[in-house]
Amino acid sequence: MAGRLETVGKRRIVLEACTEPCPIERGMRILGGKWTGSLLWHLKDGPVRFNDLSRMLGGASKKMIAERLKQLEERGLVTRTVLQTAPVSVEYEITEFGATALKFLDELRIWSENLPQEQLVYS
Amino acid sequence: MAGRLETVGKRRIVLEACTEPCPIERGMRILGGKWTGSLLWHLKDGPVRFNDLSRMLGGASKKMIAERLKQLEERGLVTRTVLQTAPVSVEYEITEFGATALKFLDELRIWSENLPQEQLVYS
DNA sequence: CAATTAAGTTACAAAAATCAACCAGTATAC
DNA sequence: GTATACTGGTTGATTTTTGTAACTTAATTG
Repeated sequence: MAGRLETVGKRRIVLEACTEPCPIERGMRILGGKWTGSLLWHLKDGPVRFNDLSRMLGGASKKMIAERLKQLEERGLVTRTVLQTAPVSVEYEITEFGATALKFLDELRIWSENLPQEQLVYS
Repeated sequence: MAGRLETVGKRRIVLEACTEPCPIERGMRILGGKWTGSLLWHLKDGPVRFNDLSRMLGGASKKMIAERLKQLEERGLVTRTVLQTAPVSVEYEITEFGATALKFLDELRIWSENLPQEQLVYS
């Protein structure tokens, strides 16, 4: 899975080269986009409206939020529902499939919450 | 942790707004860079040399690999050792701290390996 | 009447990622 | 002997992503 190396004569070859994107890379391309993880995470307790997400993610622009939500919707991790209020509001909800990513996100949360002091610089 | 919302009159406010980067975002800024997860993952079984990593990650340019490794080294997830061979070779090894991220990466691997067919499009 | 809310979009600027070529010095295949 | 591959990167140009701030339309609040 991780790719094995071998030396044939003086030539080095990769035996199990990551068949293009390896599982880690493949997952990261879906969940690793900027703000993607946070968005999904903030939807874990139930539907949230666009501007509320925007408020909760303090730091992300509406543009990014809109783009990421569009992607998440396309990929079936999130659903978008227009509510007939005045003015109309839009609710985003995590799908069953989207929820399967929560376990991994929770593992990330645990890791991040236990970072040593000196790592907090990179926030 | 995920940020709570409340409506005061007609005004909506966020009670526990993500204190700037929430744990998910904080973690993603360390592990979520492109190729970062893969690099760490490929180091899980022992030290690997620069060009071998490059071969294993098929798709990432040397520039990206060099940059990501530099970052990982700065942040203490990886060590860099120059071997006095001819020509000199450089070995990268995951640190004890770096290894703490492997649990999370493994969770991602599991998730990615169980993606439904239609998700494979995004690879 | 002026301000605020809803959920975005637009145009532009800045930052990050990708690509291909190149460097040096050594060893190997032909 | 010469062309090639190997080592671990660096360089510069280009493309893609992100970020910023302003704007939209229609309705409500004070």
